[in-house]
Amino acid sequence: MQLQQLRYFTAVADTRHFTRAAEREHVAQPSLSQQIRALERELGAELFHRARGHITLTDAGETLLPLARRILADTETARREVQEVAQLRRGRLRLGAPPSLCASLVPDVLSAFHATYPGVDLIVSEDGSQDLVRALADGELDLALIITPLPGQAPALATAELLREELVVVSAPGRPAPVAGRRTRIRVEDLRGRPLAMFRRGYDLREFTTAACRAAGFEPTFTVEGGEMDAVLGFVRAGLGIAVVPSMVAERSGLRVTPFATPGMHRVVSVAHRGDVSPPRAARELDRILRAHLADGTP
Amino acid sequence: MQLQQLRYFTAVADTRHFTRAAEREHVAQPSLSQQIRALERELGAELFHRARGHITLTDAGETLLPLARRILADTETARREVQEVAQLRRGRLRLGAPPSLCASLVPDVLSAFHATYPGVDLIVSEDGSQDLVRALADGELDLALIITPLPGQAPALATAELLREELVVVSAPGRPAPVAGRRTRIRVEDLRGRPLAMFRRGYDLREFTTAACRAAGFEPTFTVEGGEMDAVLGFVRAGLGIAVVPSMVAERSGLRVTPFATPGMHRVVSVAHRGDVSPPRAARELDRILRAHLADGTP
DNA sequence: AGCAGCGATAGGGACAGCCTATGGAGATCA
DNA sequence: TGATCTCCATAGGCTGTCCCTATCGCTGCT
Repeated sequence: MQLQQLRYFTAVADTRHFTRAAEREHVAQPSLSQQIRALERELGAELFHRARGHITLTDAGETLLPLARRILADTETARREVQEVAQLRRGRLRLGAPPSLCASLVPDVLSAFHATYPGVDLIVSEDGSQDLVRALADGELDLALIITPLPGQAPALATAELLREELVVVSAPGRPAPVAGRRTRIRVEDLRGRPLAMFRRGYDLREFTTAACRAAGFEPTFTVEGGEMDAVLGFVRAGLGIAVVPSMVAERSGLRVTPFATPGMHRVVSVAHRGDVSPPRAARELDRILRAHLADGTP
Repeated sequence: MQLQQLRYFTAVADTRHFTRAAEREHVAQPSLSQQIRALERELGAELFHRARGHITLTDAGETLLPLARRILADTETARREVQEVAQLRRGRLRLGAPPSLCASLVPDVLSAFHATYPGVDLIVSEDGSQDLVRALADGELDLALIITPLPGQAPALATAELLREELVVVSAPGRPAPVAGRRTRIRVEDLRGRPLAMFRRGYDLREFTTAACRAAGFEPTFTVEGGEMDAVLGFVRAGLGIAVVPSMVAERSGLRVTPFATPGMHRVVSVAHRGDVSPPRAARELDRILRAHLADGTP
């Protein structure tokens, strides 16, 4: 049994005419007759009463017709659905990103992606890089933005550097600046003993900041800790302390921004996906939009 | 898109292995790879992530899989259903017959048919020959038993003589015999003035009997008329009159049977179906059983 | 009787699908 | 590190199948 044969069969059933059915199917009449014969032979039953000028379905033909129609309709559906998914008219994209990026880069990029591919469902997992890496490896995510380098060895991931993010100190505008005198830049050592508003455990920024302080020989001082990005910015705004955040976040916070002294503080954001399989088209497309967005917004 | 390709596709999806899928489908591995490639090319989307030793479905593949399974299942269903209908394991047979035959021959034959083909639904239309002929031509019946010759010209029917039925007179056992003296046979003329129990209009027997009386030069006398076969036999049993019925019916009625004098009264029963199309297999099979039953029961 | 319409049949050509042989990239192990 | 194995992709040849044109046979109409 072949789909072509079912198509010919329904054409004859519709037109009640071999010649006209052949025309409809853009095939010579003998070819169509032959295929119908082949189908009948395979099924072991005549499908049509071949009376002169009066082709009608046999019992077997009547039985086959609805199933043939359904099968053909399903093939059309299959073709369409696959192409819709392939062309990103439908689908799903599971993106992981650390909270700091979810508060800055991610919304803009996802907005652009959604404008281009409104049929694709977007699912964002906001988590620390290590958890994101695990989720990627477990197939729970299609793509993740992570902070590199990772402490341990990544389990079969493909990562590509995306951007170098500058870290800055934010403080409340009405309060004394975090550095005295004419200086407009801060050093890590200046954080010693300064009250910091700190993110909850799991934030890459928390690990990064404490690691930097320890490298400078002291343990950072927290006045309040445990909140998400917005909460920490709120703490700073309320004068509870200062905080180290990416410049991208700092710029849109409305807080006083103090960059670090040369060479500054940086962290590298990379795009990661499973290394053993190529990511879904939606993921590749998001990656493209990400890079376009960065190339466009930062020159 | 071809059914074979969908089969190969599901085989790979099931086994997550091209080589093993090829074995399962009894085909060389390159042939299967080629067909998958062809399917992917036609759909414009990769269906599998081809990672070493780790074949997984892409989004497009995940989308296609359930539809492919359904299509393949439908083809199997189609194959099975058509063959069941063709082999009379299922189906429908619409038989028309005049009431006199429905009271005698038809139940036995349908019983035999049903014993052989229990899956075939039997639908009986009990009606006069002329109505049956019309129903046949309109495609409402597959097969009909009719009394021949028909008065008018049959509209494109194929008829084949089935049996010659002898007509006899039935009367109530406790009543005087319809013929006096030593005679055991009756003539049509003897019906003149005799009270007859007569069938409702539409019965072939009614037309046949009145026609015979008229041919003998008199109009028959009805004491009661209008019932079906059983009712008429009941009237006779109750002594309301005598009746002309086929011998086959008379024999099982328990009434006194008086045959007609030589050459007797006969009518011819034929099997009819549409002449422009061959009847369904169920109808041909019933015809066979009919003839077998008659050859078996009357020697 | 002749003609037109329609489906079946015959015969030949092109192409598709299948085969075997082989290539090439990882994984495994000595 | 090199040898081997596994597994999928590619190449080339062959066969079967599908489609084509030409034609036949039958039926119904003029």
